[in-house]
Amino acid sequence: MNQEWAAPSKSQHAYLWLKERIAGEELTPGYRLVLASIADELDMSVVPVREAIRRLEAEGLVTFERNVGARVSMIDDTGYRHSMESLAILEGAATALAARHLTADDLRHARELNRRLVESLDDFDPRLFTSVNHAFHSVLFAACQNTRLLALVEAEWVRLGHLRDSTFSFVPGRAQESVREHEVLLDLIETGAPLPDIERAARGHRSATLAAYLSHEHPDGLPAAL
Amino acid sequence: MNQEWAAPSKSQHAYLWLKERIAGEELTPGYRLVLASIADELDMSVVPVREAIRRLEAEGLVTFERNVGARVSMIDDTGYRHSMESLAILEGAATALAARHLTADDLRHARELNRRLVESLDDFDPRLFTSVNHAFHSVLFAACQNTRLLALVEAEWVRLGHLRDSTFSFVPGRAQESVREHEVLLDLIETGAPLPDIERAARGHRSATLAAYLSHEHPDGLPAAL
DNA sequence: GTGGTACGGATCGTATATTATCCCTGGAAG
DNA sequence: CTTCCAGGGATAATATACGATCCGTACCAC
Repeated sequence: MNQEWAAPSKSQHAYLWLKERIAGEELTPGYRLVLASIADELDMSVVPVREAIRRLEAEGLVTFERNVGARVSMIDDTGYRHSMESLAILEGAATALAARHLTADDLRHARELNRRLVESLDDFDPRLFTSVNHAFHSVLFAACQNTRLLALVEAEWVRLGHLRDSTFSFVPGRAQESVREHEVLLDLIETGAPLPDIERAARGHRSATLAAYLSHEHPDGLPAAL
Repeated sequence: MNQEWAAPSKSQHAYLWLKERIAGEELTPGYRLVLASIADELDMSVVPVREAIRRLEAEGLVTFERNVGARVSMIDDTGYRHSMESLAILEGAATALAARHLTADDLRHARELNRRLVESLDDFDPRLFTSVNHAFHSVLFAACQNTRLLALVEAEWVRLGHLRDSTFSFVPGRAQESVREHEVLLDLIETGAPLPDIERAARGHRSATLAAYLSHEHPDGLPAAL
Protein backbone atom coordinates (compact mmCIF):
# COMPACT_ATOMS: atom_id res chain seq x y z
CA MET A 1 0.00 0.00 0.00
CA ASN A 2 2.25 2.71 -1.25
CA GLN A 3 1.22 6.16 -0.15
CA GLU A 4 1.47 8.07 -3.38
CA TRP A 5 1.56 11.49 -1.86
CA ALA A 6 5.21 10.91 -1.05
CA ALA A 7 6.47 11.15 2.46
CA PRO A 8 9.07 13.88 2.67
CA SER A 9 11.49 12.92 5.37
CA LYS A 10 11.07 14.82 8.57
CA SER A 11 14.65 15.85 8.30
CA GLN A 12 13.91 17.41 4.94
CA HIS A 13 10.83 19.05 6.29
CA ALA A 14 12.71 20.60 9.16
CA TYR A 15 15.39 21.77 6.78
CA LEU A 16 12.95 23.51 4.48
CA TRP A 17 10.96 24.91 7.35
CA LEU A 18 14.02 26.48 8.90
CA LYS A 19 15.36 27.75 5.63
CA GLU A 20 12.05 29.39 4.87
CA ARG A 21 11.90 31.08 8.24
CA ILE A 22 15.42 32.31 7.90
CA ALA A 23 14.89 33.62 4.40
CA GLY A 24 11.66 35.25 5.53
CA GLU A 25 13.33 36.98 8.42
CA GLU A 26 11.12 35.35 10.98
CA LEU A 27 14.36 34.04 12.32
CA THR A 28 16.73 36.95 12.29
CA PRO A 29 20.53 36.77 12.44
CA GLY A 30 21.72 35.90 15.89
CA TYR A 31 18.50 34.10 16.74
CA ARG A 32 19.08 31.11 18.91
CA LEU A 33 17.95 27.80 17.43
CA VAL A 34 17.05 25.43 20.24
CA LEU A 35 16.73 21.86 19.10
CA ALA A 36 14.03 20.83 21.51
CA SER A 37 11.83 23.83 20.80
CA ILE A 38 12.00 23.32 17.06
CA ALA A 39 11.41 19.61 17.38
CA ASP A 40 8.43 20.32 19.56
CA GLU A 41 7.02 22.88 17.19
CA LEU A 42 7.36 20.56 14.22
CA ASP A 43 6.07 17.61 16.17
CA MET A 44 9.12 15.44 15.73
CA SER A 45 12.10 14.35 17.75
CA VAL A 46 15.34 16.26 17.87
CA VAL A 47 17.23 13.89 15.60
CA PRO A 48 15.86 15.15 12.29
CA VAL A 49 16.23 18.70 13.50
CA ARG A 50 19.87 18.15 14.25
CA GLU A 51 20.45 16.87 10.75
CA ALA A 52 18.62 19.79 9.21
CA ILE A 53 20.75 22.19 11.18
CA ARG A 54 23.89 20.40 10.10
CA ARG A 55 22.96 20.94 6.50
CA LEU A 56 22.18 24.58 7.11
CA GLU A 57 25.49 24.89 8.85
CA ALA A 58 27.32 23.46 5.86
CA GLU A 59 25.57 26.04 3.74
CA GLY A 60 26.62 28.80 6.05
CA LEU A 61 23.14 29.89 7.07
CA VAL A 62 23.62 28.98 10.68
CA THR A 63 26.67 28.80 12.87
CA PHE A 64 27.21 26.10 15.40
CA GLU A 65 29.08 25.99 18.62
CA ARG A 66 29.74 22.74 20.33
CA ASN A 67 27.68 22.16 23.44
CA VAL A 68 26.17 25.57 23.06
CA GLY A 69 23.94 25.35 20.06
CA ALA A 70 23.11 26.89 16.76
CA ARG A 71 22.13 30.39 15.85
CA VAL A 72 21.26 32.09 12.63
CA SER A 73 24.47 33.40 11.11
CA MET A 74 25.38 36.89 12.05
CA ILE A 75 26.52 39.02 9.21
CA ASP A 76 29.08 41.73 9.53
CA ASP A 77 29.92 44.18 6.82
CA THR A 78 32.94 42.18 5.84
CA GLY A 79 30.92 39.03 5.31
CA TYR A 80 28.34 40.92 3.33
CA ARG A 81 30.96 42.44 1.13
CA HIS A 82 32.68 39.14 0.54
CA SER A 83 29.45 37.43 -0.34
CA MET A 84 28.39 40.17 -2.71
CA GLU A 85 31.78 40.18 -4.38
CA SER A 86 31.60 36.42 -4.81
CA LEU A 87 28.11 36.69 -6.17
CA ALA A 88 29.22 39.34 -8.62
CA ILE A 89 31.84 36.97 -9.94
CA LEU A 90 29.62 33.91 -10.05
CA GLU A 91 26.57 35.63 -11.42
CA GLY A 92 28.57 37.52 -13.99
CA ALA A 93 30.00 34.30 -15.34
CA ALA A 94 26.67 32.49 -15.21
CA THR A 95 24.93 35.30 -17.03
CA ALA A 96 27.52 35.26 -19.77
CA LEU A 97 27.32 31.49 -20.10
CA ALA A 98 23.55 31.73 -20.30
CA ALA A 99 23.41 34.58 -22.79
CA ARG A 100 23.53 32.46 -25.92
CA HIS A 101 20.81 30.18 -24.64
CA LEU A 102 18.21 32.82 -23.90
CA THR A 103 15.11 32.66 -26.05
CA ALA A 104 13.12 35.62 -27.29
CA ASP A 105 10.57 34.69 -24.69
CA ASP A 106 13.13 34.84 -21.94
CA LEU A 107 14.16 38.31 -22.99
CA ARG A 108 10.56 39.46 -23.19
CA HIS A 109 10.01 38.10 -19.72
CA ALA A 110 13.10 39.86 -18.42
CA ARG A 111 12.04 43.16 -19.92
CA GLU A 112 8.62 42.75 -18.40
CA LEU A 113 10.16 42.19 -15.00
CA ASN A 114 12.35 45.22 -15.39
CA ARG A 115 9.30 47.24 -16.38
CA ARG A 116 7.76 46.23 -13.08
CA LEU A 117 10.90 47.36 -11.34
CA VAL A 118 10.63 50.74 -13.00
CA GLU A 119 7.01 51.07 -12.00
CA SER A 120 7.77 50.17 -8.42
CA LEU A 121 10.19 53.06 -8.18
CA ASP A 122 7.32 55.31 -7.20
CA ASP A 123 5.97 54.08 -3.91
CA PHE A 124 9.24 52.26 -3.34
CA ASP A 125 9.16 48.98 -1.41
CA PRO A 126 12.68 47.62 -0.90
CA ARG A 127 11.37 44.18 -0.14
CA LEU A 128 9.33 43.90 -3.31
CA PHE A 129 12.07 45.48 -5.38
CA THR A 130 14.63 42.96 -4.17
CA SER A 131 12.30 40.10 -4.89
CA VAL A 132 11.53 41.16 -8.45
CA ASN A 133 15.17 42.02 -8.92
CA HIS A 134 16.09 38.47 -8.04
CA ALA A 135 13.50 37.17 -10.47
CA PHE A 136 14.94 39.37 -13.19
CA HIS A 137 18.46 38.10 -12.74
CA SER A 138 17.27 34.54 -12.37
CA VAL A 139 15.81 34.67 -15.84
CA LEU A 140 19.13 35.86 -17.18
CA PHE A 141 21.36 33.25 -15.63
CA ALA A 142 18.97 30.31 -15.38
CA ALA A 143 19.69 29.28 -18.94
CA CYS A 144 23.31 28.66 -17.99
CA GLN A 145 24.07 25.07 -18.84
CA ASN A 146 26.54 24.65 -16.04
CA THR A 147 24.39 23.32 -13.23
CA ARG A 148 27.20 23.46 -10.72
CA LEU A 149 27.77 27.13 -11.31
CA LEU A 150 24.04 27.69 -11.13
CA ALA A 151 23.90 25.98 -7.76
CA LEU A 152 26.69 28.18 -6.47
CA VAL A 153 24.91 31.31 -7.64
CA GLU A 154 21.65 30.29 -6.04
CA ALA A 155 23.37 29.37 -2.81
CA GLU A 156 24.95 32.80 -2.66
CA TRP A 157 21.63 34.49 -3.27
CA VAL A 158 20.13 32.57 -0.36
CA ARG A 159 23.03 33.49 1.82
CA LEU A 160 22.59 37.13 1.05
CA GLY A 161 18.83 36.96 1.10
CA HIS A 162 18.70 36.28 4.77
CA LEU A 163 21.66 38.37 5.73
CA ARG A 164 20.36 41.68 4.54
CA ASP A 165 16.87 42.20 3.48
CA SER A 166 17.89 44.49 0.75
CA THR A 167 20.71 46.78 -0.10
CA PHE A 168 18.07 49.01 -1.60
CA SER A 169 16.66 49.75 1.83
CA PHE A 170 19.94 51.38 2.64
CA VAL A 171 20.66 53.14 -0.61
CA PRO A 172 17.38 53.99 -2.27
CA GLY A 173 19.05 55.95 -5.02
CA ARG A 174 20.74 52.83 -6.25
CA ALA A 175 17.47 51.40 -7.53
CA GLN A 176 17.08 53.88 -10.38
CA GLU A 177 20.62 53.27 -11.53
CA SER A 178 20.06 49.57 -11.25
CA VAL A 179 17.11 49.36 -13.62
CA ARG A 180 19.00 51.41 -16.20
CA GLU A 181 21.89 48.97 -16.02
CA HIS A 182 19.41 46.17 -16.50
CA GLU A 183 18.41 47.65 -19.82
CA VAL A 184 22.00 47.96 -20.91
CA LEU A 185 22.61 44.36 -19.97
CA LEU A 186 19.55 43.21 -21.89
CA ASP A 187 20.67 45.13 -24.95
CA LEU A 188 24.10 43.55 -24.83
CA ILE A 189 22.58 40.10 -24.68
CA GLU A 190 20.03 40.78 -27.38
CA THR A 191 22.55 42.15 -29.82
CA GLY A 192 24.83 39.20 -29.25
CA ALA A 193 27.66 41.18 -27.71
CA PRO A 194 30.89 39.30 -26.94
CA LEU A 195 30.54 37.15 -23.86
CA PRO A 196 33.33 38.88 -21.95
CA ASP A 197 31.47 42.16 -22.40
CA ILE A 198 28.31 40.63 -21.02
CA GLU A 199 30.19 39.12 -18.12
CA ARG A 200 31.84 42.41 -17.34
CA ALA A 201 28.51 44.22 -17.43
CA ALA A 202 26.77 41.69 -15.20
CA ARG A 203 29.61 41.63 -12.71
CA GLY A 204 29.92 45.38 -12.75
CA HIS A 205 26.23 45.74 -12.13
CA ARG A 206 26.40 43.83 -8.88
CA SER A 207 29.71 45.35 -7.86
CA ALA A 208 28.12 48.75 -8.29
CA THR A 209 25.33 47.80 -5.93
CA LEU A 210 27.90 46.71 -3.41
CA ALA A 211 29.91 49.88 -3.92
CA ALA A 212 26.80 51.97 -3.41
CA TYR A 213 26.16 50.26 -0.12
CA LEU A 214 29.74 50.56 1.03
CA SER A 215 30.13 54.21 0.14
CA HIS A 216 26.85 54.92 1.84
CA GLU A 217 27.75 53.13 5.04
CA HIS A 218 31.44 53.94 5.02
CA PRO A 219 31.96 57.06 2.95
CA ASP A 220 35.70 56.94 3.54
CA GLY A 221 36.22 53.31 2.59
CA LEU A 222 38.22 52.27 -0.39
CA PRO A 223 36.40 50.99 -3.42
CA ALA A 224 36.93 47.36 -4.34
CA ALA A 225 39.33 46.76 -7.16
CA LEU A 226 38.87 44.28 -10.00
CA MET B 1 38.55 20.15 35.64
CA ASN B 2 38.77 21.14 32.03
CA GLN B 3 40.28 18.48 29.85
CA GLU B 4 42.73 20.53 27.84
CA TRP B 5 43.19 18.01 25.05
CA ALA B 6 39.86 19.04 23.67
CA ALA B 7 37.18 16.50 22.90
CA PRO B 8 36.40 16.59 19.22
CA SER B 9 32.82 15.55 18.81
CA LYS B 10 32.30 12.11 17.37
CA SER B 11 30.30 13.68 14.64
CA GLN B 12 33.28 15.80 13.70
CA HIS B 13 35.56 12.83 13.89
CA ALA B 14 33.39 10.80 11.56
CA TYR B 15 33.18 13.73 9.20
CA LEU B 16 36.94 14.12 8.97
CA TRP B 17 37.50 10.39 8.79
CA LEU B 18 35.17 10.01 5.87
CA LYS B 19 36.46 13.06 4.08
CA GLU B 20 39.98 11.78 4.40
CA ARG B 21 39.06 8.39 3.02
CA ILE B 22 37.23 9.91 0.13
CA ALA B 23 40.03 12.32 -0.71
CA GLY B 24 42.52 9.47 -0.42
CA GLU B 25 40.55 7.29 -2.79
CA GLU B 26 40.11 4.56 -0.25
CA LEU B 27 36.45 5.21 -0.78
CA THR B 28 36.04 5.49 -4.50
CA PRO B 29 33.09 7.10 -6.30
CA GLY B 30 30.03 4.92 -6.17
CA TYR B 31 31.15 3.26 -2.98
CA ARG B 32 28.26 2.50 -0.70
CA LEU B 33 28.42 4.14 2.71
CA VAL B 34 26.57 1.98 5.20
CA LEU B 35 25.82 3.77 8.43
CA ALA B 36 26.08 0.79 10.72
CA SER B 37 29.38 -0.40 9.26
CA ILE B 38 30.98 3.00 9.60
CA ALA B 39 29.60 3.46 13.08
CA ASP B 40 30.97 0.07 14.01
CA GLU B 41 34.36 0.78 12.52
CA LEU B 42 34.65 4.09 14.32
CA ASP B 43 33.28 2.65 17.52
CA MET B 44 30.33 4.96 17.83
CA SER B 45 26.61 4.89 17.23
CA VAL B 46 25.02 5.71 13.92
CA VAL B 47 23.76 9.12 14.96
CA PRO B 48 27.04 11.01 14.61
CA VAL B 49 27.73 9.17 11.38
CA ARG B 50 24.44 10.35 9.94
CA GLU B 51 25.27 13.92 10.76
CA ALA B 52 28.69 13.62 9.21
CA ILE B 53 27.19 12.23 6.05
CA ARG B 54 24.66 15.02 5.92
CA ARG B 55 27.44 17.55 5.99
CA LEU B 56 29.31 15.73 3.27
CA GLU B 57 26.12 15.64 1.28
CA ALA B 58 25.72 19.38 1.56
CA GLU B 59 29.25 19.71 0.27
CA GLY B 60 28.49 17.46 -2.64
CA LEU B 61 30.97 14.74 -1.77
CA VAL B 62 28.33 12.11 -1.24
CA THR B 63 24.90 11.68 -2.69
CA PHE B 64 22.00 10.53 -0.67
CA GLU B 65 18.88 8.66 -1.52
CA ARG B 66 16.07 8.45 0.92
CA ASN B 67 15.67 5.04 2.53
CA VAL B 68 18.45 3.71 0.41
CA GLY B 69 21.58 5.29 1.72
CA ALA B 70 24.60 7.31 0.82
CA ARG B 71 27.33 6.66 -1.65
CA VAL B 72 30.41 8.54 -2.65
CA SER B 73 29.44 10.91 -5.44
CA MET B 74 29.74 9.51 -8.87
CA ILE B 75 31.24 11.86 -11.32
CA ASP B 76 30.23 11.92 -14.90
CA ASP B 77 32.00 13.94 -17.53
CA THR B 78 29.37 16.61 -17.31
CA GLY B 79 29.81 17.07 -13.60
CA TYR B 80 33.56 17.15 -13.96
CA ARG B 81 33.34 19.75 -16.67
CA HIS B 82 30.95 21.90 -14.69
CA SER B 83 33.10 21.75 -11.62
CA MET B 84 36.26 22.60 -13.53
CA GLU B 85 34.56 25.47 -15.29
CA SER B 86 33.33 26.81 -11.97
CA LEU B 87 36.76 26.43 -10.48
CA ALA B 88 38.28 28.28 -13.41
CA ILE B 89 35.97 31.19 -12.73
CA LEU B 90 36.40 31.19 -8.98
CA GLU B 91 40.13 30.61 -8.96
CA GLY B 92 40.72 33.14 -11.69
CA ALA B 93 38.97 35.80 -9.67
CA ALA B 94 40.63 34.80 -6.43
CA THR B 95 44.06 34.83 -8.03
CA ALA B 96 43.47 38.31 -9.40
CA LEU B 97 42.20 39.56 -6.07
CA ALA B 98 45.24 38.08 -4.37
CA ALA B 99 47.82 39.37 -6.83
CA ARG B 100 48.41 42.71 -5.18
CA HIS B 101 48.84 41.10 -1.79
CA LEU B 102 51.53 38.63 -2.71
CA THR B 103 54.89 39.22 -1.09
CA ALA B 104 58.25 38.61 -2.67
CA ASP B 105 58.47 35.57 -0.48
CA ASP B 106 55.21 34.22 -1.81
CA LEU B 107 56.44 34.58 -5.36
CA ARG B 108 59.73 32.91 -4.52
CA HIS B 109 57.80 30.08 -2.96
CA ALA B 110 55.57 29.77 -6.00
CA ARG B 111 58.54 29.68 -8.35
CA GLU B 112 60.15 27.04 -6.22
CA LEU B 113 57.03 24.92 -6.41
CA ASN B 114 56.87 25.34 -10.14
CA ARG B 115 60.51 24.31 -10.35
CA ARG B 116 59.57 21.11 -8.59
CA LEU B 117 56.80 20.61 -11.10
CA VAL B 118 59.29 20.98 -13.94
CA GLU B 119 61.63 18.49 -12.34
CA SER B 120 58.86 15.99 -11.85
CA LEU B 121 58.16 15.99 -15.55
CA ASP B 122 60.77 13.29 -15.98
CA ASP B 123 59.59 10.25 -14.12
CA PHE B 124 56.07 11.64 -14.19
CA ASP B 125 53.76 10.87 -11.28
CA PRO B 126 50.29 12.31 -11.88
CA ARG B 127 49.42 12.08 -8.22
CA LEU B 128 52.45 14.02 -7.05
CA PHE B 129 52.09 16.51 -9.87
CA THR B 130 48.50 17.26 -8.96
CA SER B 131 49.40 17.71 -5.35
CA VAL B 132 52.24 20.14 -5.99
CA ASN B 133 50.11 21.85 -8.59
CA HIS B 134 47.47 22.49 -5.97
CA ALA B 135 50.09 23.85 -3.63
CA PHE B 136 51.33 26.19 -6.33
CA HIS B 137 47.93 27.63 -7.02
CA SER B 138 47.12 27.81 -3.34
CA VAL B 139 50.04 30.15 -2.83
CA LEU B 140 48.72 32.37 -5.58
CA PHE B 141 45.15 32.71 -4.40
CA ALA B 142 45.57 32.31 -0.66
CA ALA B 143 46.40 35.99 -0.26
CA CYS B 144 42.95 36.87 -1.52
CA GLN B 145 41.27 38.93 1.16
CA ASN B 146 37.81 37.65 0.35
CA THR B 147 37.47 34.70 2.69
CA ARG B 148 34.15 33.68 1.23
CA LEU B 149 35.57 33.41 -2.25
CA LEU B 150 38.51 31.54 -0.84
CA ALA B 151 36.20 29.05 0.82
CA LEU B 152 34.37 28.48 -2.44
CA VAL B 153 37.63 27.87 -4.27
CA GLU B 154 38.84 25.41 -1.69
CA ALA B 155 35.52 23.60 -1.68
CA GLU B 156 35.71 23.17 -5.40
CA TRP B 157 39.23 21.81 -5.19
CA VAL B 158 38.07 19.23 -2.68
CA ARG B 159 35.16 18.30 -4.89
CA LEU B 160 37.43 17.74 -7.82
CA GLY B 161 40.16 16.17 -5.77
CA HIS B 162 38.14 13.13 -4.99
CA LEU B 163 36.30 12.93 -8.25
CA ARG B 164 39.25 12.53 -10.51
CA ASP B 165 42.65 11.76 -9.26
CA SER B 166 44.22 13.98 -11.80
CA THR B 167 43.50 15.25 -15.22
CA PHE B 168 47.18 14.80 -15.85
CA SER B 169 46.83 11.03 -15.67
CA PHE B 170 44.65 11.25 -18.71
CA VAL B 171 46.47 13.86 -20.69
CA PRO B 172 50.15 13.66 -19.83
CA GLY B 173 51.11 16.19 -22.46
CA ARG B 174 49.16 18.84 -20.65
CA ALA B 175 51.65 18.94 -17.79
CA GLN B 176 54.43 20.56 -19.82
CA GLU B 177 52.12 23.21 -21.14
CA SER B 178 50.82 23.79 -17.66
CA VAL B 179 54.14 24.64 -16.06
CA ARG B 180 54.90 27.08 -18.87
CA GLU B 181 51.61 28.83 -18.23
CA HIS B 182 52.53 28.99 -14.57
CA GLU B 183 55.60 31.00 -15.46
CA VAL B 184 53.59 33.38 -17.58
CA LEU B 185 51.13 33.84 -14.76
CA LEU B 186 53.90 34.52 -12.28
CA ASP B 187 55.43 37.09 -14.60
CA LEU B 188 52.12 38.87 -14.96
CA ILE B 189 51.74 39.07 -11.21
CA GLU B 190 55.31 40.13 -10.60
CA THR B 191 55.24 42.91 -13.16
CA GLY B 192 51.99 44.22 -11.75
CA ALA B 193 49.91 43.55 -14.84
CA PRO B 194 46.30 44.77 -14.82
CA LEU B 195 44.09 42.56 -12.69
CA PRO B 196 41.75 41.62 -15.54
CA ASP B 197 44.78 40.30 -17.43
CA ILE B 198 45.80 38.21 -14.47
CA GLU B 199 42.29 36.93 -14.02
CA ARG B 200 42.04 36.02 -17.67
CA ALA B 201 45.35 34.19 -17.55
CA ALA B 202 44.45 32.24 -14.42
CA ARG B 203 41.03 31.32 -15.71
CA GLY B 204 42.38 30.41 -19.11
CA HIS B 205 45.03 28.24 -17.52
CA ARG B 206 42.44 26.05 -15.88
CA SER B 207 40.07 26.13 -18.81
CA ALA B 208 42.92 24.89 -20.96
CA THR B 209 43.43 21.93 -18.66
CA LEU B 210 39.76 21.14 -18.94
CA ALA B 211 39.84 21.55 -22.70
CA ALA B 212 42.82 19.21 -22.92
CA TYR B 213 40.91 16.59 -21.02
CA LEU B 214 37.76 17.00 -23.04
CA SER B 215 39.45 16.92 -26.41
CA HIS B 216 41.36 13.86 -25.31
CA GLU B 217 38.29 11.99 -24.14
CA HIS B 218 35.88 13.34 -26.73
CA PRO B 219 37.86 14.46 -29.73
CA ASP B 220 34.71 15.56 -31.48
CA GLY B 221 33.26 17.61 -28.63
CA LEU B 222 32.79 21.33 -28.86
CA PRO B 223 35.17 23.55 -26.96
CA ALA B 224 33.72 25.56 -24.11
CA ALA B 225 33.02 29.16 -24.91
CA LEU B 226 33.78 32.11 -22.63
C1' DG C 1 32.60 44.97 47.85
C1' DT C 2 35.07 41.62 45.12
C1' DG C 3 36.38 37.27 43.66
C1' DG C 4 35.79 32.69 43.50
C1' DT C 5 33.25 28.50 43.82
C1' DA C 6 29.52 25.42 43.92
C1' DC C 7 25.06 24.34 42.60
C1' DG C 8 21.15 23.84 39.16
C1' DG C 9 18.65 24.46 35.00
C1' DA C 10 18.94 24.37 30.16
C1' DT C 11 20.65 22.34 26.31
C1' DC C 12 23.56 19.56 23.66
C1' DG C 13 25.86 14.80 22.44
C1' DT C 14 25.42 10.08 21.92
C1' DA C 15 23.60 5.40 22.59
C1' DT C 16 20.02 2.29 22.18
C1' DA C 17 15.52 0.75 20.62
C1' DT C 18 11.72 0.69 17.49
C1' DT C 19 9.48 1.34 13.20
C1' DA C 20 9.37 2.01 8.18
C1' DT C 21 11.17 1.25 3.66
C1' DC C 22 13.55 -0.82 0.16
C1' DC C 23 15.44 -4.50 -2.52
C1' DC C 24 16.42 -9.13 -3.54
C1' DT C 25 15.10 -13.79 -4.08
C1' DG C 26 12.28 -17.50 -4.99
C1' DG C 27 8.20 -19.56 -6.28
C1' DA C 28 3.78 -19.83 -8.65
C1' DA C 29 0.79 -18.50 -12.45
C1' DG C 30 0.31 -17.66 -17.19
C1' DC D 1 10.33 -18.85 -20.44
C1' DT D 2 8.56 -14.76 -18.56
C1' DT D 3 6.05 -12.05 -15.27
C1' DC D 4 4.16 -11.04 -11.17
C1' DC D 5 3.74 -11.22 -6.34
C1' DA D 6 5.11 -12.47 -1.49
C1' DG D 7 8.23 -12.73 2.10
C1' DG D 8 12.43 -11.86 4.43
C1' DG D 9 16.82 -9.64 5.24
C1' DA D 10 19.28 -5.42 5.17
C1' DT D 11 19.34 -0.82 6.09
C1' DA D 12 17.65 3.74 6.84
C1' DA D 13 14.45 6.93 9.68
C1' DT D 14 12.89 8.33 13.87
C1' DA D 15 11.92 8.20 18.88
C1' DT D 16 13.34 7.93 23.43
C1' DA D 17 16.64 7.83 27.12
C1' DC D 18 20.62 9.11 29.45
C1' DG D 19 24.90 11.32 30.30
C1' DA D 20 27.93 15.47 29.48
C1' DT D 21 28.72 20.27 29.12
C1' DC D 22 27.89 24.94 29.55
C1' DC D 23 26.23 29.11 31.75
C1' DG D 24 23.94 31.90 34.94
C1' DT D 25 23.22 32.70 39.82
C1' DA D 26 23.72 32.79 44.46
C1' DC D 27 26.39 32.15 48.30
C1' DC D 28 30.62 32.33 50.92
C1' DA D 29 35.36 33.83 52.05
C1' DC D 30 38.31 37.45 52.26
